[in-house]
Amino acid sequence: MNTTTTSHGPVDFAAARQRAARARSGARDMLSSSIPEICKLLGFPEIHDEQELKFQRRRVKAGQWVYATGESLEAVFAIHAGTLKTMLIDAAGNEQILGFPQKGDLLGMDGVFSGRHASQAVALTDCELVVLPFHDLASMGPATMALENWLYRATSRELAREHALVGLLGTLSADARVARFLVGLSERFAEAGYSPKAFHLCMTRKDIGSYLGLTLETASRTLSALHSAGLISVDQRDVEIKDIAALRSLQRIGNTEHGSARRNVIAGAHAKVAATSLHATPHYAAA
Amino acid sequence: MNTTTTSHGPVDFAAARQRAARARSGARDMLSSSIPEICKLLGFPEIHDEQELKFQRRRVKAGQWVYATGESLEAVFAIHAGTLKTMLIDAAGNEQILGFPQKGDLLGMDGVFSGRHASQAVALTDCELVVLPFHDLASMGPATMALENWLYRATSRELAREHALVGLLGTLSADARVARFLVGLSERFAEAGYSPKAFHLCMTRKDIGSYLGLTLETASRTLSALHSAGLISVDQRDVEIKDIAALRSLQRIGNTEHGSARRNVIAGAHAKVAATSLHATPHYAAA
DNA sequence: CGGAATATTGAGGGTCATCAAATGTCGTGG
DNA sequence: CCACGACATTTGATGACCCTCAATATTCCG
Repeated sequence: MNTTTTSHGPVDFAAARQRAARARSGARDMLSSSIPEICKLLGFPEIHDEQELKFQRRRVKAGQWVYATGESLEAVFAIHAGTLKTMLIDAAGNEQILGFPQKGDLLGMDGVFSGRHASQAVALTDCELVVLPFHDLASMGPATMALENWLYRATSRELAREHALVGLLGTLSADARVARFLVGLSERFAEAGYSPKAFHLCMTRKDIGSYLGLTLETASRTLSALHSAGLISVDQRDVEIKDIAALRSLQRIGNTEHGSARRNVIAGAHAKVAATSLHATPHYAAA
Repeated sequence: MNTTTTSHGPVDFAAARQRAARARSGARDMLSSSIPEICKLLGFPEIHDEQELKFQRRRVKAGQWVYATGESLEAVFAIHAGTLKTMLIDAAGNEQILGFPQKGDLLGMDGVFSGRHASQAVALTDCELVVLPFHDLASMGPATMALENWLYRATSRELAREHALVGLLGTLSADARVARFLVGLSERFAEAGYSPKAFHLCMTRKDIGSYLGLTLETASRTLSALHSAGLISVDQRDVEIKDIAALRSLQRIGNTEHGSARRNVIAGAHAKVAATSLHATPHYAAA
């Protein structure tokens, strides 16, 4: 069923992972971060720190949680390496994935108001987090006060991002959601200095589905469909993006469009696969 | 009650500035708020203000907008009276409603990071907003610095609320979404000192649908279904809640449950209407 | 009164959830 | 090393739920 996984673009995922591992271990001794380093990591303007304060790092192994809902908020975290997932767990035990924060993201700000964590954070890969003790920050000096201010501003950025997610869940079709997910991931990897074309999904289909408001089956099916359409190549969790432009055009097509409009997008962008467009539904052959 | 309908005329900035000028010059009408008043309004701990600073208010008529996406962020707003809607507008002109902020809510914090408004805010009723000039706040004195800090913390609260909305859109059935919407509205009205049992919807079915990730027809149908089921009474925009317990139980039933499970909830809570449960789909008669 | 916006209700079809089964992957222990 | 079980993924069949299109009713306002 699947076309050959990595035949077209010679992408060596194993090698990529090894490089990533070396990069991580190379930073093994850097168990603290200065304020300028943190600013660079989080995308803030540089703050000069005369005291040259250092913040500790915390390592979290894949599968471990960083904090759980309701826990007293002792600190927030700047992600220095690795990928996490944040989620809500309702009374029935159902998970709702809120996001997959990565390097350069801020973790835990949603609990600042109440003083207790409002969500749950679990490491999907081994992670390295910079611990920012929220209570003490304002009292440590002028540089930390400025940092605190920027942490707050970053919360505003998170809020804007969350708005985008709401828009995504509210109006887009399954194909558009998955396309947006992939494009977003690609951009995030590019920002973090990794390849935007080929990467490893460190989350399960279930997680992807929950994040996008879909079932795991639909997430899987849609990835397969994008594969057959030639826009991406998927083998388990390894993804290679083959046609980012087509993915981008898919992002905006909501399910409020006329029935098969979004199939036309695929067919138009990739005429060669028009006969078997998304989801192998050859209702018609686009001439 | 009131709600002069949304006549989406262009904003009269000149008039707004005139009103603001009046507020500055003469404090004889109730057009300003002290810091302790603002704290009480927003649910913050009281801040003592030796300078007894006053912040001007701004009146916005139903249908006018407060700010639009991309505008430079001059101030944020604390809602003193009235109801607004905040929304995103995508490239195709489609609206995505983000929320219906009311008395006690904070407006505009999503633009703080970038310095430009990330969304759009429109008054649904005549509103009275306290203008909090964000740039100058830190420099006006110790009390305003404390206030700024709490404004930031409130952003964290908004973030947590947004998370809840994501959960809502991701997994719940149309019935559950509308039920949650009504319960939330009821609680908000109770907090604001109004009746939690009977209230007026100041937004259209289209707005409700957009907010909940549904079409306006589905929103209308679901309200009608809740009416026939006896959980509420609806007449156009006037709503009376008749069985808040049943509504609460509906909130948690996602569309991931077995096909007709949520109908059982209705039937169970209101046996008398079991034969014609929600959406008049009498597939079976609950024993 | 009449036109525009809003709301209700109906019919029909598409998308995606559900149920089900097979395959692939990985860690553990025989 | 391979067998085994737990889990993740893929794929198929079915139909419920909700979106789309359409017509009508109601309200609001000039």
